[in-house]
Amino acid sequence: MRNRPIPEATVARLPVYLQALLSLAEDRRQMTVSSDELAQMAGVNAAKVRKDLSYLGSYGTRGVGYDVEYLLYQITRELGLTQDLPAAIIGLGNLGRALASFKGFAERGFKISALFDVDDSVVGTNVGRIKVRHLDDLKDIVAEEGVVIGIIATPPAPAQLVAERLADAGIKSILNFAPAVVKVPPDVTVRKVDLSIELQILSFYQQRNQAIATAREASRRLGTSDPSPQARRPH
Amino acid sequence: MRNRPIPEATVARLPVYLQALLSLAEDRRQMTVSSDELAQMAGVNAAKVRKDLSYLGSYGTRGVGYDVEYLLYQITRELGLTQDLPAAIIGLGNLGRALASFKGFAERGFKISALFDVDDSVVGTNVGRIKVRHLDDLKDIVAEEGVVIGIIATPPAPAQLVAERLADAGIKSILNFAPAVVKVPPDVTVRKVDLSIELQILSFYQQRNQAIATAREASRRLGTSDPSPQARRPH
DNA sequence: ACGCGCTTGTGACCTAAATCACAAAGTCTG
DNA sequence: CAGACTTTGTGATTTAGGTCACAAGCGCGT
Ligand SMILES: NC(=O)c1ccc[n+]([C@@H]2O[C@H](COP(=O)([O-])OP(=O)(O)OC[C@H]3O[C@@H](n4cnc5c(N)ncnc54)[C@H](O)[C@@H]3O)[C@@H](O)[C@H]2O)c1
Ligand SMILES: NC(=O)c1ccc[n+]([C@@H]2O[C@H](COP(=O)([O-])OP(=O)(O)OC[C@H]3O[C@@H](n4cnc5c(N)ncnc54)[C@H](O)[C@@H]3O)[C@@H](O)[C@H]2O)c1
Repeated sequence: MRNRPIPEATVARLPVYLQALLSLAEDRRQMTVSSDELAQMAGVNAAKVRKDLSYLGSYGTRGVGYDVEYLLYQITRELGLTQDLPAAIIGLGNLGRALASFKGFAERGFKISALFDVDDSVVGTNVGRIKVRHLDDLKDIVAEEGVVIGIIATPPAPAQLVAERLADAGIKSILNFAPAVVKVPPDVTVRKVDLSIELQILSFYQQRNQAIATAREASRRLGTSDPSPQARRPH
Repeated sequence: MRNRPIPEATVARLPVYLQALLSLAEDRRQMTVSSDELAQMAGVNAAKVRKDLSYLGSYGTRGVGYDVEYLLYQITRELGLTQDLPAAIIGLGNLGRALASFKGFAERGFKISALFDVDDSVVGTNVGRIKVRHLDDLKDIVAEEGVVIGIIATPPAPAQLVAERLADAGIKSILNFAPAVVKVPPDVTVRKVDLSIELQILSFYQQRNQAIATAREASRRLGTSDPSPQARRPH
């Protein structure tokens, strides 16, 4: 099973297990954890946990479970979080500032090492400990600080340009908060986080469930049964 | 094809098409759009666009494409965005404030109608136009304002409690920014947005690609060819 | 040493989604 | 109005992922 490529879906869940393991490691009561417990904590099912972990290797002990510390280390290593990765934020508006002053990244393997904007009233000011630099200095400072992750928090319009600058500066990993699709060279990975999209998805299920409830209510009054048999839940 | 339940994956893409269509509708040059153009803009392939749209109905014209305005309306309707949905934010720290003062929600179908916190130095203050209320008043104010979406922006520890309060107040849709898995009754939908997880996923691919590049480099120097044949790209 | 209960690791199976590929239906041109 | 050209809509096929179910492995008690 080992050395098979790790499925994308599994990669996306490893951080969730990591989080769970961290909280177990904190209160030192539990040296070991079963796939079942971990599944509970991560909100998935136990078979999935076991299969996911089996891609990393046979780190469990039958009849016992997984050693918390050891598994923690293995996942950390697999995710490449053994040392803090330097990240840069581009665009220091509402969101960029919130991200920049967020203390939680450090304990999860990241370090905000540089900030960039183009607005003269922002460039040169400090946000937290770090001075905001002009976007034109991106390439130099990325090289200087060894930045490997770029976080786009500009308005949507300049997002494409910013992504290109990042790619040009040698950055291969981009997290994009702007509601815009950005195109990058094939060796660059972009992940998009769009809060409005998340809300719109919620809206869809909200409306659908409401429609189902309404239909059921109506049919109840009419004395018929089961108005729409496709009443499945999301997720 | 109509009246088949819309696949989850399709629902997640509809907002992306919506965004693309909005930008087309703005510059009024194009009355119509082909699946190919839309695919380009949304960053997916054309067949997927057509299949996705076909779940909504046959709104296209062969040889021509889709009418921008009409499609815009149909997607808006399908997502339940015909009127602004009232949302509440719980937890007005860095992130909560950024969200509360974000102007972009209105134009995407949402309205921040209430704010909640428990910290005495925050409760009673105004953020933007809205006064921050105490979490204990949640149920009343949710009923009063007709809030249907809850946005959790508290630290992870109280997230579960907040989710329960939201569910108790009758809210069926929750967007959770806290890095914690929350359990809710089966009729409530939760979506989680975890920035650290996104960064950790990027970290994984970053490291993997780097490892591949290093291996290739090593083998190049040694004069051998193709060190690891499983050099597939993420996504 | 041995059997019992617990838990992993994984093949087999099932479901959802992505992709392919092409007939059907339209536009446009001369 | 025929024929070339576009583009949709959708069955068929492939791929990825989720779930099931159980043999194999381990610890512990006796
Ligand atoms: N604030 C939120 O809560 C929120 C919520 C959802 C989505 N977003 C998205 O996140 C992004 C940022 O939101 P915001 O509220 O912080 O916006 P904002 O307008 O407050 O800040 C944008 C910042 O980007 C800077 N900027 C503009 N062009 C730039 C460029 N070419 N290079 C570098 N910097 C540039 C501006 O000077 C400004 O400081 C937007 O795309 C927005 O749609 C924000
Ligand atoms: N700030 C960021 O950029 C960022 C990035 C990633 C993740 N997050 C996550 O988002 C959440 C919020 O982050 P933040 O930086 O705004 O934190 P913060 O500490 O600045 O703010 C948290 C707010 O929640 C309030 N609060 C605490 N307990 C509460 C309760 N029981 N009910 C209501 N309100 C309560 C606090 O009074 C405070 O105002 C955290 O879980 C954090 O991990 C934030």
